[in-house]
Amino acid sequence: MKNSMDDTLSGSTETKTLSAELAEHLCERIRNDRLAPGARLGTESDLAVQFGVSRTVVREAIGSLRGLGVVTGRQGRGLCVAETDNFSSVLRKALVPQVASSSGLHELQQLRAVIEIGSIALAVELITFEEIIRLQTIVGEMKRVMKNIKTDEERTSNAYKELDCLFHQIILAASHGSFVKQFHGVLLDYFHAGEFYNDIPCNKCLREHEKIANAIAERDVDKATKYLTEHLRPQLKALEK
Amino acid sequence: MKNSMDDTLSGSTETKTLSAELAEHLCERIRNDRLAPGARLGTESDLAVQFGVSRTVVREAIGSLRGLGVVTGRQGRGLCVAETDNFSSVLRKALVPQVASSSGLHELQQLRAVIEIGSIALAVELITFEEIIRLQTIVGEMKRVMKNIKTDEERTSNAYKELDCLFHQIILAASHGSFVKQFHGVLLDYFHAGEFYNDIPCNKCLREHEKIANAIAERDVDKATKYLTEHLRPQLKALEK
DNA sequence: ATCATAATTATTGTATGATAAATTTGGTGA
DNA sequence: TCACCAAATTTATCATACAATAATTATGAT
Repeated sequence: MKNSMDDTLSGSTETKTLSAELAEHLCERIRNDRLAPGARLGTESDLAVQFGVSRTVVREAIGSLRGLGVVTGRQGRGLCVAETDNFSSVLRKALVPQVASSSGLHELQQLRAVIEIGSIALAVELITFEEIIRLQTIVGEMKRVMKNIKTDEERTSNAYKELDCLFHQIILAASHGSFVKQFHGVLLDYFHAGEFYNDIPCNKCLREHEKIANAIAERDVDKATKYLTEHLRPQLKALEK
Repeated sequence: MKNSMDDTLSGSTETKTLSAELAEHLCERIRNDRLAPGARLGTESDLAVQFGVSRTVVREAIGSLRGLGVVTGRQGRGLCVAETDNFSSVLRKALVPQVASSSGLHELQQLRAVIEIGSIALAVELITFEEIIRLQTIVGEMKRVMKNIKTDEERTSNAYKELDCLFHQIILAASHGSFVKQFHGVLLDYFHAGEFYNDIPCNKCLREHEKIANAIAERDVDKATKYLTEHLRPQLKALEK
């Protein structure tokens, strides 16, 4: 416990607030000391005296880190490093300001497309027979839905979008990276909820989905990559001007 | 202003704390109302009376959102939706618990590889001549550094790692997606700082870099994708068992 | 002695009030 | 109109108190 703990937080830039500085400091400590999830961080009062600030400041810093999914604390227990679950909810919040602007939305779309294209090789390799069947079932459903497009525009469009999301999610899930999958899930969520990009149900898209599904079924990495890249081309493209 | 503002936050689950609930609520409001960065959110006192809680709770909620880069506030001004810059620092913090476990580190590596592979097509298309020159310069530097590997193991390894990061960063930068680039930057940072994966300076890696750089210089998307995928193969691979 | 239960303590969650510092706003004079 | 000063806002921090909940200890029965 001889940790030279008279850090008065006067180390670095003075511009920021005490709480922000403390949050930064605690984050660095966790990172440098390689504190694993579950590791104790002492109590709020401890930290308050250690850093020579009031408990208010400590609580604000901790609140910030709590929001970031870095620490948790329960009454009577004290503080500890948070588990790595529910990263999704953190990311979902952190992206909120991004989706306000059209350029931000485009950036997210681009990231989503990049992640899916980057995963396709692995997905083709690891995908199971069941998942292949599901992909083809979805394509079949899409065809069926497309027929009703004139009679019930609205619902058809929603159903199609739903299927579209499911299609891409299955591909990502097949790549067996829980983090990659979570990440993609959040992005797809925004993609689905917001009206920012309408992959309008059209025969062209349908054919593309079909070709992708078939390429995956044949476990042909090159073809799958090629067709997927084509399919995601409009989202991948850099922001013009 | 007829916003039916007697939200007493008693809407949903009662398990969470008031501050967490309020943070969630505010986040949703920003998202649903499409509030752009810079939009005013009123003062802490306003929110306190609106939601029927003390200013303490409001400050804690705001502190959390501030940490997530969703809102900012300055003395005398009030609160507003945050700008979308410095997303990097948010992500950097949010990933801290992830890097504590080896599985988490692997997941991050995987995500990084996925992003780079997903970006390579775009990068090849958009990369400038200057950037191509820089890539080739880096490969040349790597060759030079490799010769000293026996005389000064430690420093050689660091220099090589530095060059390796730079190499990959240039590729990402060429894809012209600021979000994608920022994202990759943070991941590469962890990749670089942590000792979790040593791309040991070896002739095999060097050749791979060279082949990638040449393929990019020739603007051959397929070859570049192929060589890059090979190069990142060990990091891309799913966690065994 | 052991185990279940009650009492106590530790710790976070919330509230209130006060002061300091930074920013905006409004006014006043040249 | 412009520069400058004063007042009002508003966040940042502090101190204190109390409630709620989890952990720890003490107690008592068997």
